[in-house]
Amino acid sequence: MTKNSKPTRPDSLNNVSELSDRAQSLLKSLVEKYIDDGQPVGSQALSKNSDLELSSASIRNVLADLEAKGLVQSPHTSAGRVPTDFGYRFFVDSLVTVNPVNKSQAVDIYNQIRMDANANNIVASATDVLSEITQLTSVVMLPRRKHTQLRKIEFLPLSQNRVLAIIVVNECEVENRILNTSRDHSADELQKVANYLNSMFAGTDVKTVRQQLVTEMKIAREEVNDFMVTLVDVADQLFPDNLSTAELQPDELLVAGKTNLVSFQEMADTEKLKQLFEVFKQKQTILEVLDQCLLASRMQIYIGGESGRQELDDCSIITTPYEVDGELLGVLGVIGPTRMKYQNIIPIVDITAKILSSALEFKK
Amino acid sequence: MTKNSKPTRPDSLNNVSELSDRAQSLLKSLVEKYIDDGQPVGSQALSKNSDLELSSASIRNVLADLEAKGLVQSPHTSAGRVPTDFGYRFFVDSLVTVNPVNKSQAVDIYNQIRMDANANNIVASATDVLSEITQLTSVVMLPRRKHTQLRKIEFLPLSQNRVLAIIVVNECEVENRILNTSRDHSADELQKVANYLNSMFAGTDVKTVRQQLVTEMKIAREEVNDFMVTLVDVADQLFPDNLSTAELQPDELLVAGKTNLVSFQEMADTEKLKQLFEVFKQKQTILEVLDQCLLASRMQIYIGGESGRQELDDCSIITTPYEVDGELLGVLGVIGPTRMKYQNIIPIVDITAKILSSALEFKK
DNA sequence: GTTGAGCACTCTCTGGATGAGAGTGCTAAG
DNA sequence: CTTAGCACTCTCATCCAGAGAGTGCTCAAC
Repeated sequence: MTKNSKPTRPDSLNNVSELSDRAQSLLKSLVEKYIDDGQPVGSQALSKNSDLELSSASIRNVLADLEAKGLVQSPHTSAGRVPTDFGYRFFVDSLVTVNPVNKSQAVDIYNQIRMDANANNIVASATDVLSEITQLTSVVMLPRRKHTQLRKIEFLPLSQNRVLAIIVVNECEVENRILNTSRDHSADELQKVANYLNSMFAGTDVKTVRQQLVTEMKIAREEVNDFMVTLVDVADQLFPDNLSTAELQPDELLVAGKTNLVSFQEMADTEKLKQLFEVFKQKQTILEVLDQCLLASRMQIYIGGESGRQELDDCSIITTPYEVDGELLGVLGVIGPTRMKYQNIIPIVDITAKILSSALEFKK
Repeated sequence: MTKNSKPTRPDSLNNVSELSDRAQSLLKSLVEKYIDDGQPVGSQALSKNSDLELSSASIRNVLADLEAKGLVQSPHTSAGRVPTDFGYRFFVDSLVTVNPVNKSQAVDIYNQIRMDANANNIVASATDVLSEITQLTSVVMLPRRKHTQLRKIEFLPLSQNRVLAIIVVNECEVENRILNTSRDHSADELQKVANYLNSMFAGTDVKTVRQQLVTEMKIAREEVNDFMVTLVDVADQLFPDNLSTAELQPDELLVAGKTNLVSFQEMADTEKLKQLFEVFKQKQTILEVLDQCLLASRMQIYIGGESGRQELDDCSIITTPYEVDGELLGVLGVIGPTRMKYQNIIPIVDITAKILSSALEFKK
């Protein structure tokens, strides 16, 4: 399991490397116990729980150290200790022993991902599966398509000036669109147009079809006839010229399992839940975080405030990119409370991304 | 706005018809005020609020009556009154003055419904719009298709034994499926099969294609060749023989805006929210309720316990069927707390169903 | 110097007591 | 029939005390 370096980090980082084995072991026990119970962990509990045979008094000394280093804190004097964001970070980077995904679970994930003629649907189903298994909220940034190769185009006349266009792009993604035409076109006319487009533009990038079409038409200017009218009519709607490639599509984000968050005690405050749901609705914040992961090209973990978004302060985000043929397509991940089972979640996110990648590849 | 008769009703129904004008007017004010504030309404508040010029003492007398008839109740001695389910029922049936949807709002709804080549997508987008406008959770039962007429079929060879099938059914609904074939088929072979299927079965109900295919093949038994192999190979997957028409598809339910429920004070209890989300996940309960509405063929309103599902006791459900060409296709509606703005929600559900119906019709 | 028992201290949480506030039902007079 | 007046009831916020949990510190033992 690969870990990652972090954007921001307390100054105390250097001190941490000096942590004694005992302190590390205790921190690990503490974090694991806290993740299990959600209750601040006291010295007595640790003395019973940890493998080290130490009295609570000795443990208290170590805990005071850990607190001084900013790895744990106590909500108040008479409560136990709770990991800080920084404590979780150290845990995830250096202490955690991940539970490897067993084979049957992996097969399970694979089987639950619904194969479909449309890549987006496959990704969407992977999102569902991930949220179902982790019982967290899962998010996916959909492929930004740089190249959309036209493969085949077909028309089907409907009633009254309406034409159904079926467009196959890339390997086998099908898109269906209804076109409103300026006048009725016969099946025959449409067939001719389809034949023309297929022969001329199969294999061309969709974005450039329009330009090439204009060029072609200048050459063949003489024959202004029904065929041309139909062609222009149809092509205008299929290949608009205002395709701005840079703009961030708001539809690029998929979210599944939002309602899973309701089960967490840290979300008992309805106001917090509401805020979080609002973040998912706005999409922008999440997209920015996912974008960072895409840039990093490998698993990223944002713990609590590390994402730099105040709304996500109590959440951790585990993301990892998925790819086809070595090309990064998008990012998939989960969002849950900072107190999540990193041991289990990290490998599940990892394997799901791999399975998704292979599913997308296989589809070809 | 049409109202509807109810499944269960308290015995006190008859008494209600004897309600004085004053009592009715006060009940109306009370329900409206409670819907606005969510606070139990006292006699003083009512005396200031209602159009009737009455002292709080007089109003107390009337309220005692209403309580005796089971229309209102007080949470405790020193709180005001709150409508009972039965009180809401009477309000909705006889007292409410609905706020008609203004034209611009209707146009707005119409514009937000995304046109698409697939009817299900249109319905899904209507669901989104409805939840967005009402700020409630909206649900839709998708069309149960009795007849699925094959219109056109087309194949596209992919790599290695995989074929993309594009099937147009009914008016213009496109479905894409990837088939795993027993061996590689050439584009030519596939074209022939497509031509054959199109010429033989265009206009036929998909469910009967298989049977007819068997019959046809018996007649043309002599020519067992590549063509036949391809045909059988492909048709087997496209038209399986185990289409049981009766079974309830779990995918028939769409839900949008679940997270809107978080905003309601009656859902402040996280446990309740969780339960409710569970109901949406199970789907079965909601589907049963929607089914009742489909049977009734017109707007149905279930208030609180009227739905007969304990999990929905604090919720009201407003549903109405949508249709194309007079044929009922499915049911659309909203679910929210019993204390919802019936005045506004009822007409919005109504108009959305109408707009959806016309959108589906127009698509043809 | 590391360990751990002992102890005073601090803080939260719970339950009971108290008083203010809101709304009621009843009575009696207009 | 209406309504002012009043005693009554119940909730809610506040306060207080005691129990419980966990800490830091000290000091003796190894």
